[in-house]
Amino acid sequence: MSNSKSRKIKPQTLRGFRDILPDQMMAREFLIDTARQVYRSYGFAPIDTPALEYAEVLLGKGGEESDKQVFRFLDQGDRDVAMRFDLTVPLARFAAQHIQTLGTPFRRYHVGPVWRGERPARGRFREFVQCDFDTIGSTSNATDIETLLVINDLFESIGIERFTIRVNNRCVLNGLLQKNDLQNHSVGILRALDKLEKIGRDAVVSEMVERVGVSEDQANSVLEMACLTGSPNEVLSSLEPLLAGNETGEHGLSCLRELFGTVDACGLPADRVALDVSIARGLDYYTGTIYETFLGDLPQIGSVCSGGRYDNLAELFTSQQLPGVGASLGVDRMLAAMEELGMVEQASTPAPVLVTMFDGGKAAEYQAVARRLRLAGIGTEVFPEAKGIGKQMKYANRKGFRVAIIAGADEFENGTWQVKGLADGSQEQVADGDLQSFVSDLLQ
RNA sequence: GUGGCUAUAGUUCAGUUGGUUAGAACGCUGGUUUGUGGUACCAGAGGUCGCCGGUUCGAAUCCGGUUAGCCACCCCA
Repeated sequence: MSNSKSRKIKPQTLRGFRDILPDQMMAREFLIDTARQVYRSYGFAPIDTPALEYAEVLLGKGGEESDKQVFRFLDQGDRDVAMRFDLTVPLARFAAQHIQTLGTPFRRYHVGPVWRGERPARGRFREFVQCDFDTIGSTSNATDIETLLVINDLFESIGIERFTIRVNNRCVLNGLLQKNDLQNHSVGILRALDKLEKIGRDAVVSEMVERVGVSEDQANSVLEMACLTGSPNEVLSSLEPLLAGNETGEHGLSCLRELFGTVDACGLPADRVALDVSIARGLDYYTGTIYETFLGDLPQIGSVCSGGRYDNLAELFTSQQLPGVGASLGVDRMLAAMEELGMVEQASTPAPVLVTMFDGGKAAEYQAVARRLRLAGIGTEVFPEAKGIGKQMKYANRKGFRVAIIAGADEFENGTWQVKGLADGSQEQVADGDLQSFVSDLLQ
């Protein structure tokens, strides 16, 4: 071992990778637990896949840009391997490999870290957690609608009161493009359109003209339709004549009509789900419904849950047609938002009760009483040292314990416990037999 | 990957035109005669000023490189 004078290794994490401290990790676990509960309530089942895949499985799926961001190396057996950069491509491989066993429709959720070697920025890291759910093997619009309902329930369960799910359908966009003879420029136009909110209408028009190479008239007519505002039904009605006779566009419209009809029938608040013809999502593989979720109190942080429908997830792995629809909760971005909204408790302890060690000779009794409380379902920590009771109370306060239990010679003599509520300073002497129920009531 | 900004204690920051032992607040540890936290008072620990090199009698301060972080672009969660 090195002595104290030797040069120490500098404790540091890799660029874009970070440690997560308890306060933040507890919020993160809450978020993920909530997502799990909601996904499971709809019948989505958990899966996992390896962090490392053959490079050929992962590469070439998201264009040149994302290939550059993949962490890739030769393993000890000289295999060309790569770390997954999302959960969707591994799902494609997984589905192609196992769909015969699983059958369709197959609903799965998947929570796990992914890695991208891109330049870190605010809310953007080289290692981050995705929390995906998808339904594979059904083209029914019912699964699109259910995806929307899952997103809604997810944010309600997290405790967000004001949020909007913006919905669009690529078929509507593609219909508009076809009617304007622009289908060959769809990728560039959709990408430009996606920036509407951020850079403004004029900038989008000039990007379409300069970078995509369409005429100014064409660009303007796309934007005219993309900028329609009003209630979903109003927008749908305005779109109808613009898409008349175009099969793709009309299909998109009817899917959206059904979706908003279900939103009504399910009694979601009127402003909860919006139809926004301008959202396109950058990813090329979406082919139908598209979702983005914005927080009412923090819209500028961007979409915290996005997704959509894709026609053929696994075409690179199998000739079996596997359509799907799903979305992904942005755990890290959501966490950043929750911090800004004051939803992350500081200095919180996972256990609400602290048993102080007043008399070091009674350590066994303290452990025994803590165990009784735990068996009653009450998280309980025992202070490990018989320090001054003031110190222990200070610790209890700092860590956010809600109840402290204190017992010294007097209490042991008459078989009682001092139970103190940290919030209001109230303290009561409780008989040994009543302890569990008393503490449990106090924590209600 | 491109452009710009930044780097001093655990955290947020001061630090004069380069000049002795680098400061504050908060946090942390201990104490204010050892059975009670949030407030007050006292004390302590903690920094080779991101790292490497250069200029200089002398560098936290000026210059170069490097690493890391922030902002914008690109892309996305």
